[in-house]
Formats: sequence, C-alpha cells, structure tokens
Amino acid sequence: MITQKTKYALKSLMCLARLSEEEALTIEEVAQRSGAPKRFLEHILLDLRKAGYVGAKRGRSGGYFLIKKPNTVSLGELLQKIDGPIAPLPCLSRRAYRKCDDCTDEATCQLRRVFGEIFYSYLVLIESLTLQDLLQDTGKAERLLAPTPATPG
Amino acid sequence: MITQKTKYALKSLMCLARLSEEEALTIEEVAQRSGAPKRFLEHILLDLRKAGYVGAKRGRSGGYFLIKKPNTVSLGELLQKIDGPIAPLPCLSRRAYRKCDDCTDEATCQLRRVFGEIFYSYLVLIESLTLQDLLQDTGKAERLLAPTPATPG
DNA sequence: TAAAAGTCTACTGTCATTATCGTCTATTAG
DNA sequence: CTAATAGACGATAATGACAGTAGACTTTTA
Repeated sequence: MITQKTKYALKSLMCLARLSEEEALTIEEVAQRSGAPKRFLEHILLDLRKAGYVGAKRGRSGGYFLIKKPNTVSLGELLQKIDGPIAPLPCLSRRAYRKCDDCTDEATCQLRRVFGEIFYSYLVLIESLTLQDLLQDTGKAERLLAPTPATPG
Repeated sequence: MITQKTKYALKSLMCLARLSEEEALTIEEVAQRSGAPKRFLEHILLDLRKAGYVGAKRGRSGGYFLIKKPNTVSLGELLQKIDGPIAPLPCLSRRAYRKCDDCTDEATCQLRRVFGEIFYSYLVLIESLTLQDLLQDTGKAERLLAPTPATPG
C-alpha cells in the first residue's frame, strides 16, 4: 500500500509539472488540486524541496514550481525519497541495509532469494517509469505489459 | 516491507513442507526452526489452519503438518491470506475494493493507472511462484529474470 | 512596512504490528 | 480413568508508523 503522503506528493508533482515555465502555485492552490490538507502539504512540499525536485519562491506572488524535467525523474527515485526504503526485507535494501533479526545465514536464506528476485523485477519497472509517464494518458508500462492491465487484484 | 508475521508463516510452511508423509511437528519444534515466538506462532498456525494450508493433530504425539502440495500453493495466494490485501491502492484491490478518499474520478486517475500496471506485473510474478519455489535453491524467478538479481536495491 | 508566503519544530490521535497471558478444550498413552 | 500433552482462542499491551494540526518564525515584495 502506498502511503497517503506519497499519493499527495505525486499528485502535487503532477500539478507542478503541468505548469508552463516561470509559473508557480501557492500551497493553497496545490492543496486544492491535489486534495491534500494544506498544513500536511507543507511537510510534503518541504521534503520535495529538500530532495531537489521543487523550488519555492517566497513573498507575494510566490509559490512552488518544478525544478527537474518530468522525464528525468524516475518513479523509483521518488518513492524512495518520499517514503524511505522500499525493499520487502531490510536485508535487501541498498541504502538502509539491515540484517533480519531472525536470520542465521543470509547467503542461504530462501526468503531473501525469492523476495530479492521479486523486488528486482519491481525495481526495474519503477526505475523505468518517470513523472512524465504519470502525466500521459497512455504510459510506458502499458506498452510493456500484458494486454489486460485493468483492475487485476 | 513484508511483515514479521508473513516471514514466520512462510518459514513455518517451509519447515512443514520438508516433512515426509504422516510426519508432524509440534508448535515448539516449528517455533525453534522458524525462529518465531511460540505464543505468536500459535496465532499464525491457527490462521494457516483456517486457510486450509495446514492440519493439526491433537493429543500426545500430535503436531502440525502441511495439507496441500507445495507446488499447488502460490506465493500470491499465501501473501493475501496471511497479510490481507496487497494492492498498492485500495481502488486496485479485487477482494477489498474501496474508493480512494480523495479520488474524484477513477477512470481518469493516473495514479490508479500507473500503479495498476505495476501491481499487475507484480501479481503475475507472485502468482507464478509457489511454496515449492521457496524450497529450491534455484527457483523459477531466477530463470525468468535478468542475470544479476542479487542485492539489487 | 504590513501582508503574503514559506520554514521549521513540536505535538497528538489513530491504527497496525507484534507480541504475551490466561484459560479452555480436545486427545491419548498408560 | 486420568494426567500429561497439545491446540484454540479471546483479551490485552507495548511499540512505532502514519496522518494531520498548531504555533511561532523568517523571508520577500507590493
């Protein structure tokens, strides 16, 4: 389950990505368009600013705007920045590696092996998708995948 | 992140799957082999019993044993039974469908579309894997995937 | 120079996870 | 029969993540 925070963040980025150059949106406007509570959105936009995705212009007629080009921001990168480690097991995370409490031998751990494989295929997919793909009606993944992707599980 | 409960459950099932016919393990033994606290494992094995995966024999020399054949139990099925809905968005779950609180139109929701595609490819993979694949040193996924699946992210 | 707008820290309520405990029931070896 | 073994199950608690709120402060600019 992706968190509410991630949903708000992605929606906000999509709003900002649709702006023309030199345009900016106030928090109030982003909140309305993304459906996020304004005070909660403050935190989210602050994170996105620190992560280098958006810029903020202060003072009157200020607001937020996207810094990076939508097609250069991968979905995988975003999910990690917003929500932290995304690996299914702590022992599979590059950045936040941690031995599983109950693990005796990582090299022979079957769970690690199988979930590692699953995670790898997931990573490949989300790294190949970008913010740009979130803006288009028919995205990259649709072309790459099986014919009936709607409402599968 | 898969939950501790899921890890214990899968490890327990792997223990039971390695038994020969007419063999059974007491909770105590399963707890030792899986690393799970005995009292916690009670709940887990109870769930697995209710879900029809394991059987329990009472009385002296009783214990737990696997009912289904390992190659007939898909990993996807297991994950859903143990942890509940696994969809990244409530609106993408078949069994536990729920409209997103902040969603105005599902048909045009880009998040739903993109995460639906990601979820679909994930489902295809975990449905194709079985308990049997958790027992083998070289599993199905390894053959299906890219050459360097170890420690990816 | 005051209004508009962003920054930052701290706090709170809710919920899922991860157990633990006590008690009850069923089975069976002897 | 019955004591020992083993499972069933509801109640409860500790912990931490998530979601959101509040207040005070700083910066910018019309």
